[in-house]
Amino acid sequence: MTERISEAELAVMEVLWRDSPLTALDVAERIDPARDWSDRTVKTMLGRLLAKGVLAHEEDGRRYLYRPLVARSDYVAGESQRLLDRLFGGRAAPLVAYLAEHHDLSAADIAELEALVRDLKP
Amino acid sequence: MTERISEAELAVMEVLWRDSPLTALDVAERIDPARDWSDRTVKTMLGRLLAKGVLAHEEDGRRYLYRPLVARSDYVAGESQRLLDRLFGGRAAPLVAYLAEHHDLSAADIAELEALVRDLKP
DNA sequence: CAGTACTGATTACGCGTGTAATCGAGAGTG
DNA sequence: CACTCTCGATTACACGCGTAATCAGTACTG
Repeated sequence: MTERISEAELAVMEVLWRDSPLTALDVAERIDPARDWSDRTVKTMLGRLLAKGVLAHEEDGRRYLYRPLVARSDYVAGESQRLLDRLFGGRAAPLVAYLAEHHDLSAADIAELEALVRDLKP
Repeated sequence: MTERISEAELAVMEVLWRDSPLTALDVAERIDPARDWSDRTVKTMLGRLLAKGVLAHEEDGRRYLYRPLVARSDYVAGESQRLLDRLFGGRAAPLVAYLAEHHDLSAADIAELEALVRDLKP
């Protein structure tokens, strides 16, 4: 049901996942400055996200306060699953193997993985 | 340098990664039937992939044979990295943790992970 | 009350994508 | 040689996205 969130829209969602509800201008102020967006652009994004049903807005005087309707974890789950399906036959283990091979994992990363695996084992 | 490969274009690349070089029609025949594409559509994809520099074609009489210029593993690496950057702060370990949490890994998966971790440890 | 300043809503516009159809040139057929 | 068949190349077209600008309504200011 929920439509896909585009790359640019994600920047807006990240702000609201971090802190909400916010007004349009508050969101605009917190957008990653590297994007160098006009307020207008942020408003467009908010409008589209509303249309997609992933944000809600409640009136606050003559402005709106926006809040996410989907949890970040749900979004992350969906996107991760898409990657798995597209590239790894839907299975997580090959992705992990791949990451292990291609990402120089730090000692801390490896320790974390080790703990994970230990917990996974019955 | 190499431009992004779109979702639909990926279907064509998958065919050529599996077996190449192939003619346009051979590719069309092997495209996932679920897509239900016309030959024309496949030709369009081949043209765009050529333009993007991810395919090469060599003449074979009056038709072309197409072959990939980028390895599947390179593509997988790029896409995986994109996901990591967008959603996991660029670090692999949190993604693995996430996968471990949300994907019921089979006993075989876990054994594989265990072996992986064992190899990772110095 | 007339003008100005904000705010959300509507519209714009070029580019990539998905999905083809059409055009043009060469190969084969009668 | 005239016609047809087959390829690749070119063109089409609607929709989503990135990036705004403009419009319209309400609140404040003098």
